[in-house]
Amino acid sequence: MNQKRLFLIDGMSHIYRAYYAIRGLSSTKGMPTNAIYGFTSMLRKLIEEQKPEYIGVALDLEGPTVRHEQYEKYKATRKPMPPDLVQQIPYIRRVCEVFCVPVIGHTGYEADDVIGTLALKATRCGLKSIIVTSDKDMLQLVSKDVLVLDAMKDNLIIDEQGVEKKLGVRPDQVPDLLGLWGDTVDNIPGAPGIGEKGARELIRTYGNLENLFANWEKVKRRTYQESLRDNADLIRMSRELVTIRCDLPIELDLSSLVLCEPDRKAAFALFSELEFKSLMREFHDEEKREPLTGKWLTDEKRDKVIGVLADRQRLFVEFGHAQGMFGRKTADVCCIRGDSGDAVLIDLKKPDHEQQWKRLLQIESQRKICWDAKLYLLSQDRLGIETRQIPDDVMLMAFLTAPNVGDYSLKHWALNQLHISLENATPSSRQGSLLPEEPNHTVEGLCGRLEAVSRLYERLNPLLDQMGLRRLYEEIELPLVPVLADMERTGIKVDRGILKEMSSKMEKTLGDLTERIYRAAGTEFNINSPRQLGEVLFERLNLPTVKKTRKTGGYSTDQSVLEELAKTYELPKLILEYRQVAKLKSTYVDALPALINPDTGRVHTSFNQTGAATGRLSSSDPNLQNIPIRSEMGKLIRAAFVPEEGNVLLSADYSQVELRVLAHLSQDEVLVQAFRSGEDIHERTASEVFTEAQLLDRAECRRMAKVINFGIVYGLSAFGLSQRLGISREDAQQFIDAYFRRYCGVRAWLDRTLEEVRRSGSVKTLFGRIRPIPDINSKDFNLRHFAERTAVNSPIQGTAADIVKIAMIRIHRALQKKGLSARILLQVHDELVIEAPESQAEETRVLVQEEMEGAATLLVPLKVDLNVARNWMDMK
DNA sequence: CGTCGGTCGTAC
DNA sequence: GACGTACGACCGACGT
Repeated sequence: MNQKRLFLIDGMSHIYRAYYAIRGLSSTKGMPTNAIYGFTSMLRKLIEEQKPEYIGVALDLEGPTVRHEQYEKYKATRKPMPPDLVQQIPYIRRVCEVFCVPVIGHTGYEADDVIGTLALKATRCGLKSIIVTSDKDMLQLVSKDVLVLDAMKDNLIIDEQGVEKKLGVRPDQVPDLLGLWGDTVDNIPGAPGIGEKGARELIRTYGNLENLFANWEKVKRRTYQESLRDNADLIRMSRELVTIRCDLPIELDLSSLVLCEPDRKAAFALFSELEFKSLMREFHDEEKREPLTGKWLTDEKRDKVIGVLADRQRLFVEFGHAQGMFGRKTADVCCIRGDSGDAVLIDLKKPDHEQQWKRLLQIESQRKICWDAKLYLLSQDRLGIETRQIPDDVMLMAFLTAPNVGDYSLKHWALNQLHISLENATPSSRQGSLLPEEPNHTVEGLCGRLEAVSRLYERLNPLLDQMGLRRLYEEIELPLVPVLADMERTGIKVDRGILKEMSSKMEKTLGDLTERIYRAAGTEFNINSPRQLGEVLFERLNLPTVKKTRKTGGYSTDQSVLEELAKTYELPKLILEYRQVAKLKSTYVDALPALINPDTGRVHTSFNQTGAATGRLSSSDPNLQNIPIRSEMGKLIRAAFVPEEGNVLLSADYSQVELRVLAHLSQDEVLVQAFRSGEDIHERTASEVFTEAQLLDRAECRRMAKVINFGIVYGLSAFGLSQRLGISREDAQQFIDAYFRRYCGVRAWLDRTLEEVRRSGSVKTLFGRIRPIPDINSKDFNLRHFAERTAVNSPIQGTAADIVKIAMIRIHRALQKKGLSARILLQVHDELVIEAPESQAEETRVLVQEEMEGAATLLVPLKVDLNVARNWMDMK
C-alpha cells in the first residue's frame, strides 16, 4: 500500500471545538490562546501520527458565500465569532506557516466546498483523500478513496461502512438525510417536525428524498406526512445547502501541499511568544536545519572538508555571480553543501580554492543539484573546465510541475513554496575579505539560497514522478541544457557595418517622414505616442473615429485602423510608414550593435527554457526569435547575420510541424492522408473547403485556406477569421463549418480535448508535458473562452516544441560523435540555424535533416526544408 | 529617477 | 470581446 495520502483539515471545525473545549488558557500578557493551543496540538499530533504526504488546512475567508445568495437566513442564527477567538485566527495561520502546512481557502466559497473539490480532484490523481473534521456533513464525501478522520475522537477513521454505522445511511444519502434533519447551528431548517431518528428511518425506507416525496402519502406517521407535503421546497433547499460542492473552479496544486519539515526556528519563536512551554521544548533542541551557516575553506580544514563533501551522494550548489564581459555571467564564489550539515563557501578567485572545486566536480558518482543548470554551466567557462555531468536543475523541475507560474526565480519559489524571504537574509558578518557587496555574495545570502534549493529539490523531485514528468525531464529538458549553453556561448556573428548603414538611411527616412507628417497634421507632436497621435487624428483633424477604441477608452491607432483610414487620407499612410521604419530601427537596427561582443563580433542571446508555458523556448537580450522576415525592409536586417569566415549558415525548418502534430493527435483521416502523400496542405484545405466556383481563383483560395489552417491551431472564431480575411462573419462561419465537415477527425479531437480539460483541469503534449488550464470552468465568459483556446493550442504548440527540442539534442550529439565542428546557433521554434565550415556543409546538412526528421515518429512524416547561404536573409 | 501597465508590433 | 506563444520599445502615470 503505497497510495499517497492528502489530508484536508477542516480548520474552522477544529478551531471552534478547541475554543469551547479548552477554557481559560491565555498568555501572561492576557492574550487568549485556547483555540491556538487546541488547533496546534491537533495539527502536531496529526502530522506526527499520520505522516501525511500532502496536507492542507481549509479556512473560511471573509465575506458572504454562494450559500448566502441561495438562502439569506443561512447561518443567520449563528452568532458572530467571539472577539477572543477572532484575535487568535492570525496566530493559527502562523502555526500553519511554521509547520509548513498551506492554508487553502477561496473567496466566495465555504471551506467545506474547497475541501470537497480538492478531495475529489486528489482521488483523480490517484491519491487517497482524508478529510479531518468532526462535522457530520462531510460524511457525504466518503467513498473508496475518500475517508473522514475525526481527530477529536481518537483519530477514528470513517470509511463507507463507518458512515452507515454512524448515520444509518450510505454516504450518497447523507445530503438527503441532513436535508430532512436540518442543522440548527447553521440555521438550516430541514423538515419541521422531523428529527434525527425520523429522518434516518424515512431515508432508509424510501432510499432518497425524491422517492420519499413521490410516496409521501404512504408514510406512516401523520405529522411526517404533513411536514413532507407542506415543506417540499424548504426541504429541497435544505438539502441543497448541506450538499457539499465538489465542482469549484479551483486547482489542486499538489506541489504546494507537499508536507515538508517545520520551520523549527520560526516555530520556537512563535511558541515562545504564545508561551506554549512543551512545544517550546520540542522545537528548541537540535537545530539541524536552521540556521545554515557557511564557512570559508581554510588551509587547515580544506582537505578535510572537501573529503566530507566528496562522501555525500548529492551536492547542492549555488553561485555568487559577477557580471562578466558583455552580459555573460561568471561565478566568482560558490556555496556548496551535502545532504545535511554546514555549507562550505569556495572563493573561485583563489587558485587553491578553484583547484578544490575542480576536484569536487570530477567526482561523477555524486549528483550536483542547482537552480538554473545552464547558468551553472556558463558561469564556469572562466575556469576552463568542461562539465561532463549536467547538474540536476530544480528550476526546470519547478517549470515542468507548474508551467503557468511565469516567474522561475529562486526568490519567488522560496517565498511561495517555503515562505523563505531570500532578500531578508541580512548581510551582517561578512567573513571573506574578498566578498563584494551584492546580497548573493554574502555568506547569509548564499546559504539562504542554498537552503532554498535543497528544500525545493526535496519537494519537486518526487513530484516529477507523481506527475509523470520524469522522462520529459531526464530525456528532454535536462539534456537540452548543455545544448542551449553551447548555443549561447557560441553566439552568431553580426555585421555591424550593415546595420550602421541601415541606421543612417532610416534616420534620414524618419526625418523626412516626420516633416511630412507635421505638415499634413498642421502641428508638431510625438508621433510615437499613440495618445497624442489619436488626438491629432480624431480630434484635431476629425477623421472618422468609428473604427475602434481602446480598453482604456482612448482612440485606437493600431495598424488595422490606420490601414482603413489610409484608403482615404494621406496622413495615416505616412504614419504607417513612419511606424514601420521607427520600429525596425529602434528594436533591431540600433539595438543589435550594442549587444555585439567586440572581441568576436558575435551576439549571444539567452534562450530561456522556462519562458513559455507551452514548452517553447523564448529568447532575449536580444530576442532573436522575432527578427523580421515578412516585410521587404525588415528582411534586410537578416542580411546582417552572417557566418564566420570560411563557414556557411545552414537553416533547417520543419515544414508545417504544427499541422502535422495536429494530424497525429487527431488522427484525422483527411489530414493524415494529405501529409502522407506529400501534398501542399493549404492547397488541399482549399480544395476541401471551397466550392468549384470559388476555386477558380486558386491563389486566393489557397491564401484563405492558409489562414484557416493557422486559425485552427489557435482555436479560431468566426469573428477572428472574418477580421483576418476581411470577409463577413457569416462567410467565415461557412468556411469553418466546411472545414470541420471535411476534417471531422479534427473536430472530434477538439471536442475530446475540451472534455478532457474540463474534467481534469489540464492538457498534455504527446510527451506528457502538462499545462494546467485553471479558467476552463470559469463563470467569466471571456476567461473561459480564452481557456478553451489555450487548451487546444497548447498540446499542438507544446508537442511541436518537444519535437524540436529532441531534434536539437540529437543534432548536438550527432555532430559531436562525428567530430564535425558545425554548431547550432539559433532556434526559432520550428527552425534551427546552424553554422558549418564550408568543407563540412554537405555532411552537416545530411546529418541535420536526418536527426530532425527522425526526432519523432508520428502518423505522418516530419519534413524539413534546408537552405545554405552566406547570410540569414538569403535563406528562405 | 525607477516601476509598471497599456499599446503597439515583430516572430513562429 | 472576438486566434495561440513569446519579447521589447515607447509612453505616461505614479511613487520616491
